[in-house]
Amino acid sequence: MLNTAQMYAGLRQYITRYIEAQLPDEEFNLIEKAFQPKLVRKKQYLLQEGEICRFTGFVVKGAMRQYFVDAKGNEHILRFAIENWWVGDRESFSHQTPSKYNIDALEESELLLINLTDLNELRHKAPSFVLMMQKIDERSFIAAQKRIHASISYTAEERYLDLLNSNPEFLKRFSQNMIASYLGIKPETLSRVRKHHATNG
Amino acid sequence: MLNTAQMYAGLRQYITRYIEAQLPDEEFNLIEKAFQPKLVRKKQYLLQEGEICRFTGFVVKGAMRQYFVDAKGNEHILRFAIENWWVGDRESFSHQTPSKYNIDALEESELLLINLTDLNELRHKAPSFVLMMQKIDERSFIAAQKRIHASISYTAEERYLDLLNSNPEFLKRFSQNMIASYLGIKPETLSRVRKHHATNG
DNA sequence: CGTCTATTTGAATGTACTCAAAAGCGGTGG
DNA sequence: CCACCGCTTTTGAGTACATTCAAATAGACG
Repeated sequence: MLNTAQMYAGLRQYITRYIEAQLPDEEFNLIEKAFQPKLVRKKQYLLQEGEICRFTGFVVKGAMRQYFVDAKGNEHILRFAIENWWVGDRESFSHQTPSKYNIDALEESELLLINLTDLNELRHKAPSFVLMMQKIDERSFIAAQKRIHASISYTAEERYLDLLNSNPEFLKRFSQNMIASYLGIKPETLSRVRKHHATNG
Repeated sequence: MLNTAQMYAGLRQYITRYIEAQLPDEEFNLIEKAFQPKLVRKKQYLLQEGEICRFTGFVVKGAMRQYFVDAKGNEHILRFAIENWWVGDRESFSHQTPSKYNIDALEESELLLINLTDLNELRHKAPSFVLMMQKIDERSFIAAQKRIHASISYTAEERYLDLLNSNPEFLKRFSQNMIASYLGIKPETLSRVRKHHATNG
C-alpha cells in the first residue's frame, strides 16, 4: 500500500522517462492536481459494460484487465494493464459513449485517474503532457497493429510463443484462463499447446 | 488524373472537416509546402519489406493496401487505404527502422507525401495539423481495437458480415482474394461464407 | 480438512484449410 | 467477333487445428 506522494512520484518518473526530457515543476504540479488516487481491490470493477468511461487511469501498482463478453457468453481479454501502463476504454472516454468493455482488477491495484475535462485542460497547459500523450498514442497504435498482425496470421501455438517472447511477465503473473482469453483460445487448448511445447522443441 | 491544385484542395478540405474549425491560410501554406504529390500506378510499390518508410501519405485518389507475407508465403492485408485515408507504416516511419510490410497500389493512386523532418516541423508551426494528427491517432487506435475485437471473437462469417456493415465499399471495390486476405481467411472460405449467407439469412 | 476454482486429459465435433479441378470473367490479338 | 489466355471464383473431398463436453486431477484459500 503506497501513500499518495509515492504514487505521484511514480507518475512523475514515468512521464520524465517517456518524454526523455526534464519535466518542469510547475507543469508537474498541474498534472498532479489533475490526477486523483484510487484503490481498486481484486475483482472490483473500474468500468462495466454500458457505462461511460469517465476516467483514464495510470496504473501505479497492480494489474487490471479490459475484456468483453461475446454473444455466446465467452469472455475475451483485449488488454492487460500492469505497473506503468494506462487503463481505460479510449473510445468510450473520448466520445463519452457507453462502453462495450469491462475493466476490473486482477490484483489489488492503485491507480491515478484523470477525467476528460481535466485532461483537456492539461493539453493546453502542460506541453510535456501533450508530448507524452503523443508518444503513448503512437506506441499504443503500434502495439495494436502487432496484435492484429499476430491474430490474423499466427496459430494458437505461435501466438503463445509470441506472448512468451514479448510479455513473459504476463505468464508468471496471470492464470492460464486469463492468458487463454487474451490469446483468443480456450483454456484447454492453451494447456495442450503448453504441453506440446514443453515436450517438443 | 488530377492536377496538383486539386490534390492540395482535397487535403485542405479533409483537414478542415477533421478539425471542425477554420484552417488559417498561413497554416495551410506551410502544410502545402510540406507535402509532395506522387502518382503510384496499379501494382507499383510505395514501400517494400525491409525498407525504411520515409513518408506518410494522404490518399487523394485511388486505393492502396498494406500487407505482409508470413513464413508459409501467405499474404495478409493489414489495412486498405482509399480516398481521404492515410497510408504508411507507422512503426517504420516513426522509428526509422526497416518495415515488415509492403504497400502497393490496387488502383492507380494519387498521393500527397510528407517526410518525417517536414512533419516534425509542421508539429511546431501548424497547430491545426497537430490537432488533426491527434484526432487521427485516436481514430486509428479505436479502429485497430475494433479489428482486434473482431479477430479474437468472431468467426469467419461474422467477420465478413462485420465488414459488410462497416465498409461495404471495400466489397464493391476489391477482389474477393483481397477481402479474404484482409479478413484473415482463405478465398475458398470466403466464397463458401458468401454462398451460405446468400442462401440462408 | 473441505470447497471452489484452475488445469489437464480424453473423445467426439466443427470450422476453416489444403489440394485439386472446374467454371466464370476480362482483356488481347487474330 | 470469336478464340485464347490468365486470373478469380466456385465446388468437392479429405485433413488439421481448435472447440465442446465430460471427467479427473491439482492447487488455492478459507
